[in-house]
Amino acid sequence: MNNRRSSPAAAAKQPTPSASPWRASRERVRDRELKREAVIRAAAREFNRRGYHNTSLDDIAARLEVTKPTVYYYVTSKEQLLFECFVAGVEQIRAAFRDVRQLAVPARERLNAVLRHYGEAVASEFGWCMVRAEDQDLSPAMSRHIKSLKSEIDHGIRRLIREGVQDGSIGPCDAKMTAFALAGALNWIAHWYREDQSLTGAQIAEAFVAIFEGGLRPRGSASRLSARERTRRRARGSLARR
Amino acid sequence: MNNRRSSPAAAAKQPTPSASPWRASRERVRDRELKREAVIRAAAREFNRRGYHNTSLDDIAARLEVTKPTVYYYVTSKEQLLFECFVAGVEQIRAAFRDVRQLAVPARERLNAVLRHYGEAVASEFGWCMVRAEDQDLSPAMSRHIKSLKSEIDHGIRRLIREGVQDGSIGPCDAKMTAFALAGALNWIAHWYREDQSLTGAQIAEAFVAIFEGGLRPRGSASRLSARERTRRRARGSLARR
DNA sequence: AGGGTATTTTACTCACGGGTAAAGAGGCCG
DNA sequence: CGGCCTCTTTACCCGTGAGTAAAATACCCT
Repeated sequence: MNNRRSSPAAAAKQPTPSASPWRASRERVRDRELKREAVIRAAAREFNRRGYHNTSLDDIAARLEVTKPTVYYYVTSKEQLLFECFVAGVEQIRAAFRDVRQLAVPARERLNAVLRHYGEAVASEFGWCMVRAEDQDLSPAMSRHIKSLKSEIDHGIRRLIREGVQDGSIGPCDAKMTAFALAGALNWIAHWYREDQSLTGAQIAEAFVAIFEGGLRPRGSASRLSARERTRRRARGSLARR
Repeated sequence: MNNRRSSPAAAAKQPTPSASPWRASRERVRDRELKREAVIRAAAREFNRRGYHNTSLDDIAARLEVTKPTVYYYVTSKEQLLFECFVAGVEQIRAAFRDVRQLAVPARERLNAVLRHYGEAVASEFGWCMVRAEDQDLSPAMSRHIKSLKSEIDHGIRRLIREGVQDGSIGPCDAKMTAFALAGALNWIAHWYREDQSLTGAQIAEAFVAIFEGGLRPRGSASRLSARERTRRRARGSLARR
């Protein structure tokens, strides 16, 4: 019961012993911020593991080896905690859009870069909060805020698609539907990534992009098998029935 | 307070007045089943609207204009309610797999047929329960059951993809990743369909299949614009900056 | 050294909602 | 008619978990 502190935050406290008198208070502020972030990350991880409603603030506090009111010292409500996790995840994606805006490459490549970061974000600890959290769990105000952020990203993707179609790097397609399909495939990572971490988020995004770009229909080499051959292989449960 | 019954179930009661003495009890059983289904559908709709945890059994009961214990007369727990909704949704997809097994067409077309039904199922009232319900909300036994059903579907899709690659109707690809991408895109429908019902589930699936099949890279006509042209259009935030 | 501030704890409150016991209401059948 | 089975209600119980008040501790600065 009394294996208290002696832990990370305390250890990282005296960087320069002989510092200005103001140093301490600055350290203090920085410390507070770090702790606040730790709270949010812990919440994200716990939400990710057990879902929002199955995670109590006591759980989160326990995970940090503190008590519930300590958590409330850093955030005002559980709802806000979820909100912050959401924003943390989304921010990664928004950053990707900003970065990519500089690049002087065809829109398809800019899109790919965004999607790679998107995949990383969804596979991150904040992925669950971004993707699986229900807006019904938040106050109308926060819910609206989140919806607008999501919408911003959606429209960002659509725009890149449209630009790609215009500059010829993407074949003609319905931007809205294509954006939904892309985002869906990537968002879904948050549902299965916990179970299967054999690839990083970026690698998964890469693989998905390859699938989307190439398309499933056999390319160029006009379908190695003839149409006749194709149907012969079937015609009533033949191979691979196991 | 007493605008009670006089409603659908009661109305549909005397089909053939002059029936066998046993008829009544059979009617009774049928009635009970209908009511049970109504309970499950109501639950699905409510879960869909407000999420599992934000829906109380009182809500569901109220929606049916009965009281909570009545609901408990038909199901044993809230958990079971969620489970049944899930199964109801998944069953549609399993049926699609069964149907399609008969068809003597290339695997790609069988896959498409499955995906169309898949999209319908996800856009149905049970879509939310299938896709967004968290297995942490269920007992380990039910959770395992659900996981196995999900896995069955996943592997069904993978198999169709592999068969497609073999019979040449699908270009070479990683079956697992492709299945994830397809399922993800379709599952995601459950997240946005509520807001935008301009298309049916089947139409969305159709559109997605077209995107996946064709691929985003410009086809055949070797990219209408030259590579030079492509980059010229960019090179620092030109058009469509709004 | 000691007042003051920042942080964390102990010890609560309280509403909500899942679940149940037991009493009615509505027939069906003898 | 009167007992019996089916279905529904009223009236509860009780655990859980969000959120808080107020005391305690740690830490800084003069």
